[in-house]
Amino acid sequence: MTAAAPNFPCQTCEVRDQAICKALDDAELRQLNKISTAVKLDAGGTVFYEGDDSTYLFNVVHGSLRLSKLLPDGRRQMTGFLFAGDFLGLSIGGVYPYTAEALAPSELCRFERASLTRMLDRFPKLEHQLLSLASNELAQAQDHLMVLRRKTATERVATVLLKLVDRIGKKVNSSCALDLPMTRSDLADYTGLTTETVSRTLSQMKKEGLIDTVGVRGLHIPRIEALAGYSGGI
Amino acid sequence: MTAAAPNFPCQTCEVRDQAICKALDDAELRQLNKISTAVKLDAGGTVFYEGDDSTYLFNVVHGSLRLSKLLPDGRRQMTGFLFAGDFLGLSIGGVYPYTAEALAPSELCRFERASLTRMLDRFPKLEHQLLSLASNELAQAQDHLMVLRRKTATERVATVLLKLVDRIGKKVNSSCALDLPMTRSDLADYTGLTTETVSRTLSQMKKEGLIDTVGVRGLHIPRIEALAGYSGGI
DNA sequence: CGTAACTTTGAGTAACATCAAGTGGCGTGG
DNA sequence: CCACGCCACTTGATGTTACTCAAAGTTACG
Repeated sequence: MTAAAPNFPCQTCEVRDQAICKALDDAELRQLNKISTAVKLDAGGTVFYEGDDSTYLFNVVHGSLRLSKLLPDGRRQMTGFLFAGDFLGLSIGGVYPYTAEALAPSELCRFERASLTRMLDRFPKLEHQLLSLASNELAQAQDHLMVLRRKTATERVATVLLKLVDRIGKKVNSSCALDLPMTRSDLADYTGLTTETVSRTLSQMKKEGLIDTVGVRGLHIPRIEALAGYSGGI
Repeated sequence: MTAAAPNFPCQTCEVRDQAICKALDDAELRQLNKISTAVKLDAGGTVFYEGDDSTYLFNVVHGSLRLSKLLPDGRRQMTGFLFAGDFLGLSIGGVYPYTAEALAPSELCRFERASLTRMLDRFPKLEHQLLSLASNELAQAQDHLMVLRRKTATERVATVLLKLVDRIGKKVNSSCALDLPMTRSDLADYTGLTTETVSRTLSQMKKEGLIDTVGVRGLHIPRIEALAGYSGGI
């Protein structure tokens, strides 16, 4: 937070080496810094709604978000969870294709679309980076398709747990501690199941010794490979 | 196929104004032409397999493709159908994330990845175009998520039919003729149903006067809005 | 400490899958 | 030209998974 001289906020950012910024050197980062604004959100806060004009793009600096879409009749499908380092806001036809909300208190780095577009012209590396991010997001969405339709309830829950372990788990050898930032209902909307089925599935996994619960949000996975054996691959 | 002078193949391409090429003017297109190769495929032919090194990128000039992924145990999920003007080959980690096969005799325009990347550096417009294509593909994948998990069998089938009408239907006012390039089994893999359920659903729709069949592959939809009413939105 | 939101558990059911015939179209070879 | 066989498709009977509805148990928080 030192104001003057050669230092500037982006330089000390905790996701400096994960987010799109990693494509840039310090001098370039300084330029990017000028067009970015820090945004803080409480748990449950909305970043933007599906259908809003996509005026801004964001980087997740800290915390966790959920992305979801609604059918006209109110049915909800989550399309993803986002954590530190993730990018969001790519749009189609100028509007956001999903709603983004904070699951926990979060901090985002906000760019005005127009300004960022100008940056893209100046730093092609940044556009390359964005393209590869988009490709990645696409691959994730397609993997998720598999989860949603070609897997049983147990496989779906195992799959999402493994994904969360990767992003926010604290691994020790092959065991892992996990602090879920989302509700059972979020997990249900993500896996395409109901809260009841998610709950039943977790209970069953607990009974079989695949997982241990610590309160409602805490999770301990004694042997990750064992859980992976139930995930049906991918 | 005139070799010399101001003419060149790309100029007369049937998808000149739909594919990524539309970002380029004639002079630039001439450059792109130099790195592109025409590829013809028979029905059932494979463009590439999931996991192959992604050496090439493609534009669909003519025909129809199906994209699919496999789970380790052999379960298959289609991630999309592609038609004239569509782009394919964006990869993650250097390998194709899905298998692409021709449903009908098709013609593709092939670019070597390395050459295309060099073109991207020279024509930023092209990279913009690619990014927006990727965003689009992403949005489609996310829409498909909704179809797969939050919809009933009837809604799923109605949704895919409407999508096909948009891409390859011959509309006359609010009625439409459709020549399906894919089998029931492809539709099943795409909607996450079984062939039997797809077949039953189509029979039911026929009984209710929502559709008419002309042989097995031919379809006539007397009132598109009526079908749309069964699609559950999106 | 009480209320509201979330979670778990149970019983019954609906929707779709699975298994099993049977039909129809099309190309091949006699 | 017809018979045969193959493949895709259709239809029916049965089975299973996860949903729905209902209620009780927990947790978070004012």
